[in-house]
Amino acid sequence: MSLHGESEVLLTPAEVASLFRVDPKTVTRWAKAGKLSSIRTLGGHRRYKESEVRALLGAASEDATPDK
Amino acid sequence: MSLHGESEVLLTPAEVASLFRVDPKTVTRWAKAGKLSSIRTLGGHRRYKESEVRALLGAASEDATPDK
DNA sequence: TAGTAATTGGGTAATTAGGGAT
DNA sequence: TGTGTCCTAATTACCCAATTAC
Repeated sequence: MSLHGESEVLLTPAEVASLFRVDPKTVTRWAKAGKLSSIRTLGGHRRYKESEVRALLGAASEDATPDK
Repeated sequence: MSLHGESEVLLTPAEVASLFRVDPKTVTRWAKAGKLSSIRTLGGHRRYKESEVRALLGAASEDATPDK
């Protein structure tokens, strides 16, 4: 493992909000509620792991079977 | 700030309902019935794929077969 | 250093989910 | 069978001003 570690891609609140089609502030609430892990910048702004976000997005609960 | 890769454009229940001229509750029923796939926010609200909605809207079939 | 966009808080409206009766 | 409506609780969206990112 390098010093840089695994290149963990981080997303901004606006990017996560765009993916879920919600308000950025809603993403903040998810982080506060512990539903989504967040990393803090030194200034206090939140960043989110892309892998985690993608995983949650992929968990599209569908009643129907896509059949594909 | 383009995120890489494919990102689905999602629609809110109200938007889908407006497009179909139905009550949002009806859209929810379609999702529960498996007629429409849905993605859930972490709070449980549904989001719908625009591409799928557009496809359904464009699938204007008629009672009288337009011989095509 | 300055300038613009984004994020952070709180507060308060607006939507949505879910069940049930029609 | 399908849709619109009523109800309550939960979730989300928009408002502001101050701080942070780049």
